[in-house]
Amino acid sequence: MRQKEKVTIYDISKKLNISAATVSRALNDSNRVSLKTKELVLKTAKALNYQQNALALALKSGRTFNVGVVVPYINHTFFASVIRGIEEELEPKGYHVIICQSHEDVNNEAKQLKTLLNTHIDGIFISVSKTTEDVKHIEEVRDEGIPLIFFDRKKDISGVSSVTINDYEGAYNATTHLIEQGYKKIAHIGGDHKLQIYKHRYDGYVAALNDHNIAIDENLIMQVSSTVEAGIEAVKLLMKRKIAFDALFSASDYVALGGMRELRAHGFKIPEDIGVVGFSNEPFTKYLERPLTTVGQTPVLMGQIAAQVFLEQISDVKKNVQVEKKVVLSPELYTRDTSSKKGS
Amino acid sequence: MRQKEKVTIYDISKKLNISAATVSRALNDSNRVSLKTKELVLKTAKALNYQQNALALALKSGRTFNVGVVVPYINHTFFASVIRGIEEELEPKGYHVIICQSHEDVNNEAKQLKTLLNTHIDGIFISVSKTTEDVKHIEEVRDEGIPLIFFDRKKDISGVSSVTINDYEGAYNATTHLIEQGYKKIAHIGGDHKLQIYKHRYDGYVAALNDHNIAIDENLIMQVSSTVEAGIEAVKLLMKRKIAFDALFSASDYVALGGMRELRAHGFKIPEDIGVVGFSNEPFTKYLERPLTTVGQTPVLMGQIAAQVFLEQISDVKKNVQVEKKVVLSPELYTRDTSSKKGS
DNA sequence: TTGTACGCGTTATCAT
DNA sequence: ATGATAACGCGTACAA
Repeated sequence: MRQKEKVTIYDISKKLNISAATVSRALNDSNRVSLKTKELVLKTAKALNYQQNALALALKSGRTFNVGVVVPYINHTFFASVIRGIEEELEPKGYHVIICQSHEDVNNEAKQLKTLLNTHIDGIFISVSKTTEDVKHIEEVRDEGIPLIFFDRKKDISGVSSVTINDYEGAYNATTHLIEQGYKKIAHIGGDHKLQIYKHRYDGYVAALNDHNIAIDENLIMQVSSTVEAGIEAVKLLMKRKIAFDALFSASDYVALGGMRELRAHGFKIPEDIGVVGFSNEPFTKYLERPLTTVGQTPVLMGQIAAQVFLEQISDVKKNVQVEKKVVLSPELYTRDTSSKKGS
Repeated sequence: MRQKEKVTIYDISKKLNISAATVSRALNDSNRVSLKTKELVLKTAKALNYQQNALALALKSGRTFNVGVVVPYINHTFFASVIRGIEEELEPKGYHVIICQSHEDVNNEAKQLKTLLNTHIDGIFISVSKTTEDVKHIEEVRDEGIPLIFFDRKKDISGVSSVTINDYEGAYNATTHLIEQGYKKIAHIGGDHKLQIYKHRYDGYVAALNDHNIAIDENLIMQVSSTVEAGIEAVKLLMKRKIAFDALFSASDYVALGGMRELRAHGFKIPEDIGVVGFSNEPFTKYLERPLTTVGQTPVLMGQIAAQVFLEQISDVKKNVQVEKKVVLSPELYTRDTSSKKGS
């Protein structure tokens, strides 16, 4: 089956014996067309089922009304929710969201950015991959003059806006909560400090211990990737070190899940023997046999705000001002079963 | 900051004092250009950092090398994995994947399809929403001559290819497994039969019971949505009916998770008192305190095959043949803790 | 082998 | 208020 041939403004102009220019003006609701012809054009456009050719418009105007979002993985609830927030905010304005995955690989990330630029998107939202150290590919986007917004995982690049959450605060509150519950020796399985979010969570953890006069034990601190398997391995290693601890603050719900599994395998009861707090409030955490205490991040809101920043930015571009806006959201601790020392 | 101005084939042509046409031919490796000028063009193109304008090309050729994927939700591991499979297969061929969510809403689905058509994609992959009954919007895509491929959740529409898994077989095997483990009274919390997958899973469940001479009890069969909350509610209802059962086959891992939670709340032990089998092999199922027996679906493979079907299809279009290919994959049962009557 | 000219569908500019 | 024309960047049929 061959493509159905599209109707253009020329078809309308021929039918009405007017010029294509007039049709264009009428369709764009210009005030330089008589009301009569305007109505006529609109009517026949509808009758012929006219659809504006977005490609031609984009070629002409330079705007595609597409924006790109680059995330490590789309199947993480957190990222999916941020995307949802962006969509909610931008769809009413006529924008379409193109979603790309970096799979935590810088090369992939660079490639996706290149493809997006080539697709002539109007803006890019990005949460950088774990392996992103060199940021040349990101600066290139900025230098092209494409509005660029970091969310959650950012790099410090001048001229780029960002929307993040206060990871420090989230970690501080989570750790303090464990201390207040009576746990004394708190391990921290975090993520790679190359990502600011994990560094900040580590800092929050350390600050909370300091503020409560608890000594930091480097043997109880690890950096692993955000997977269930990594959580299992981390606890195995902790066990091998034979350094007792009675609580675990993880920078990832997945790691916490794996960690709890391994702790139970060693005969520990949660939360009686060992308290556990995760990070992200992934949906499954709420429905575990022992619901997991975790730090929630309002990802939908993050997406909405990122989108708003984008919209501001493109209006600023017109004014030839360059802004660099930094929004930081507050996290919230969800206190559930795994962190109350006396059991629940 | 204003957009950096792009270099075009005209810039190259001016620099080399040749026509733009020759540049175009050289860049497209036509054999109607001398080797010398070809090399020259390629060199200066690289020097000027020339990037082909995808928009202009698309306007001219009618092909964008973009394909659209419409799924209910991107944060379901199953759909995310299918998308991964499509990407893997299509990216090497130069295609870019645009991901859309219907949020299980037919109107949204129709809107997304319309937007995709307007973006001039080269093909569409779709897993229909739960609320999709009227398929006019899908037939419209087909009638536009855009290659269209269903995956997992399909509708019977002539001229549309599909890649699905054998849900009947998966359910039959899961139910048979429970029977062989010694469970006698097996409840089934399925999904809305408007979706073929859930109807087929129901059919497989019924067939397995029949083949083992177990009577069907309609009171033990429900249709709910695929969420943890729905699983909780469903088991609550089952309890209220006061009809004993010793196993639960759910058409969704999320429902199984909620169901188990509620069963435990009523004092039942899993799997000793009640055996449970889910469907989809979501990642979390493996790491629960009691790992969940579930039916796995090879979603990445499904995506790869769907992409291959698409590639075949576009080559067939050239030959003006219309094909309708139906691929059915086999599911696999992952036997874990929640279905062994004696405990593990 | 290379150049000229046109068209893809739209909007903006300049006339009328 | 409307029309003619150029331009966005590219590929290609036709001419040279």
